[in-house]
Parts: sequence; structure tokens; C-alpha cells
Amino acid sequence: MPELPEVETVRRGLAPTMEGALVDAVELRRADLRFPFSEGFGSDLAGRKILSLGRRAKYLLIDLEEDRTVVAHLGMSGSFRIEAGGVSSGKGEPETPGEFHHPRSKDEKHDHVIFHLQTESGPQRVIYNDPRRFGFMHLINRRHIDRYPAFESLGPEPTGNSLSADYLASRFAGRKQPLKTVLLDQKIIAGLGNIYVCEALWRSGLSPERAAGTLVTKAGEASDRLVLLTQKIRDVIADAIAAGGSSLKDHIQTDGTLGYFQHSFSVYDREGHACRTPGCAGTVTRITQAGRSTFYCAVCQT
DNA sequence: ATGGTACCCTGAGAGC
DNA sequence: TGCTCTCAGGGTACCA
Repeated sequence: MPELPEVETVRRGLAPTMEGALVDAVELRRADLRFPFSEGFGSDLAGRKILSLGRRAKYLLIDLEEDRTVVAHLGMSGSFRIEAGGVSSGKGEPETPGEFHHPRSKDEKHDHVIFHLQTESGPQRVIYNDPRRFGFMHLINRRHIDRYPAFESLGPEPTGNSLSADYLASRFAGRKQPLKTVLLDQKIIAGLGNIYVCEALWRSGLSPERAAGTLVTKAGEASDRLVLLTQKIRDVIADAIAAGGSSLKDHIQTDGTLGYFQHSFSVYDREGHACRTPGCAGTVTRITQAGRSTFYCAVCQT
């Protein structure tokens, strides 16, 4: 589930439980995810209070006392869920079934990290599940967070005012790489993934195969089409966050509900379906770029 | 630098 | 039912 809107949804889902909570213990069910856990990963966190939850691009940040920060990445298949109750149990308490009650994940064998917390409403467990184990967690010193390798060269967020057409013009100038590839590059924009790049390009009427440099004028300024693309990127991210992200497969949010932006997909995973651009008679096609699927309409995206 | 590929890992779905 | 094949929201290492 992990593009920026999904990670932001996770952050918002975890914050009420985790912020202000005391970490009783961190249970590691295995020695590694994508990378081995650092020495003392769990023991260093035990007994510390969680101050706040943050996010940078697709990274979740858990800020604790004494400048500790857990940098967590969900990879392709990582998710968090919250269960009431103390250490032990294993079965967990019955959860308050909400309107969107979802059956408990069957893959408890992929519960790799469990944060045992003391909160105002009693003991809680925050459980990280990740079948493919492309995710990871690092414990770092928050004062040196800018030197965390993945953050050093990260581009601006596609939210708020961080992203501008002028900035993109400076990065696109002279580039022959296709737009799809360039927009997936976290060093240029941080947080976009396969879904939202496809959707932003469709909303902009731009072909994913177009060379990035063609959106920059000879004077090195942003063309009108690049101004539009910039706005559409911001729009699609904002829309997805407002919808609680996208839930592919049966992915559930921390509170057991589903994000619903997947119902708003215009091209992603819609191969063979009619293009949704008003008046367009095209059909969504799928191509492969840089080893990943790209969905677009060859009629109205040029 | 730029562009392409392989790979990390497990599960789901399609086709036979 | 079961096998094999392909594909999946990401990122990085390695190649020409």
C-alpha cells in the first residue's frame, strides 16, 4: 500500500494510539526485514515515550524521547494494525467491530514487529506485518536525520507548496528520459509511486513516454503543460490522502477500514477499459517502462 | 551522468 | 486439486 497517501493514512491512523504512549517493549519476531535490525533496536526503545509520528515521502517517522527516531518503510506489502491488550495473549481481544469490520489478517506468521505500548486507554499493541519483507526499520539519532542516507538526496514533497513548476523545469531540462521514469525518481519528487504517477499523467493529458525535457522551454522555463502537470500531481496526492489512500487487494488501514481512492482510479489497473476523459473514445492500455507497468490512454495522453 | 536490467520476497490469480 | 507462470504499491545494485 505504500505510496505517500497510504503512508500518510497510516501515520494518521497510528498517531492517536502511539503519540504520548510509553513503549513497554518491542518484540522482534525475526532478526531482519529487508535489512537486519540494528543491535539493541528493541531494547533501546523500551522505556521511552513516543513524542509524535511524522512522515517524509514514503517513510514513517516515530519520534521518541532523547532524539530517537524510528525510520520505517513499508516496502510493497507492509502494514500496521492496532490491537488492544497487553503483552502475551496472541489471540488478541475482540476488536470493536466498526462499520467496515474486516476479518483479522490470516497471516499472523508475517507479524514481524510488535510494539507493546502503555497508553491512556490501557495497553495496546501496534503490529507490523509484511509478507514480502521489502520494508525495514532503522533507529537513528534525530539530530542527524538529514544525514540519513535515504533522505540526503530526496526531492521535495508533492504536498503543500514544496513542489513548483519552476523546480521541475530545472530538473527536467535536457532530460530524454520518459516522464513516467522521471516522476518515479524519488530524488526528483519524493513520495510518488506507480499508481499516482499514472493517474497524474492521465489527469494532465501527458504521455508517460514523452521525454521530460520536452516540457521545458528553450529559455529553461516551465511550459504550460508542465505547470498543469505540477498542479495535477498535487491534486491527485491531496485527493488520495482525503480518501484515506488506496486499498489494493484486501489491504486494511490501521483501524480496519479501507481507503477508497482505488475507486477513483482513471487508468491504473484499468487495462482494456474505456478512457474516462470526457469525449475521448480511447481505451486504457498497459505498457512496461523500467520494468513496471504503466497504464495510460494513447488517444488523449500525448 | 544516463538508461536499462536483475533482484530482494511471498502470495494471488490465471491458465492448463 | 495442483502445478507453473506472471504479476504486484518499492528501492538498490550493477551493468553498458
